[in-house]
Amino acid sequence: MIPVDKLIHGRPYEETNEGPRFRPCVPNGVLARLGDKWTILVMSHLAVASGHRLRFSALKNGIEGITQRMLTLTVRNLERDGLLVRHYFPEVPPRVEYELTEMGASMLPALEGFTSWIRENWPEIAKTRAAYDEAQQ
Amino acid sequence: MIPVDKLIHGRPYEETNEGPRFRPCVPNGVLARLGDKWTILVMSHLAVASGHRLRFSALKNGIEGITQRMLTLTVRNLERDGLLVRHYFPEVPPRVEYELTEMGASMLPALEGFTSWIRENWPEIAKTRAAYDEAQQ
DNA sequence: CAGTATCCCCCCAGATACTG
DNA sequence: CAGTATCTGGGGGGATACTG
Repeated sequence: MIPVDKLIHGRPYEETNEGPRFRPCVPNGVLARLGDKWTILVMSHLAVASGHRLRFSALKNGIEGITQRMLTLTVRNLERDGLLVRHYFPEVPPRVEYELTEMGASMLPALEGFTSWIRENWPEIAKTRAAYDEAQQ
Repeated sequence: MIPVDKLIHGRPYEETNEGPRFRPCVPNGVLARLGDKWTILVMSHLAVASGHRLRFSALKNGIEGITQRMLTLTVRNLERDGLLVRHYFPEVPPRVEYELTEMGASMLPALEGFTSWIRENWPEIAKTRAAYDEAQQ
């Protein structure tokens, strides 16, 4: 009998006297990665590129303000997670292309669902923020 | 004639000689907030609470490892964005309850869509990471 | 062209102490 | 009980210079 975590909305938790206690778990880490400064922009670019594929310079030129260093780190992390693959062509000068994997592409609908909620609700969020900040000072 | 941003997947961009250039925009900021260390855990707790409503101590006791300071900051930010409301009862000792707003509750399906994708794909992500790290050293 | 390699700064989160 | 106030360390991210 293998012990199985109890789940609420798919999230593991333990029972306590004062109710369920969630344990920090996977979704946070992945969401935090995707929510970082550049990852969504890289994914968006690849999402609309033909063949879900772009070279390094195209990403760099296409994303306003990103530095070479941060783009490198961002695509490395995405590659590490298996969301994209790196194609290296040993020419001179070298050429590198990044392409969404099947898993990377499978993430797009969920991402789109989330971002569309944000876009729909952004006006109200902005309004609420303004009112909140107004009330503070 | 009001100029309207061109959009790809709802995201504003500008045309350049080398293709579309996305501008950093709203979804990143909101996604970054939601993806931070504690926000999803707070939202999850309220999501399953009766009346989508819990008091400060219940959240604190229910979320393993969160400090008083970080819980305060997290609920403040959520309140500022209009995703929850703070109910203050001037008793002694004081009592404070946090409740999801209609907008806050409306976010749950999108969030669930995303986290379920993560849970489904987590095994492969973990496997890919392990293989990647293996290949590095 | 597509990266490393450094340096550095700022800010976030944790720890701790105090309060209405 | 539900917060603030303050200090501190570590890490993320920018700037810059160098390289196969």
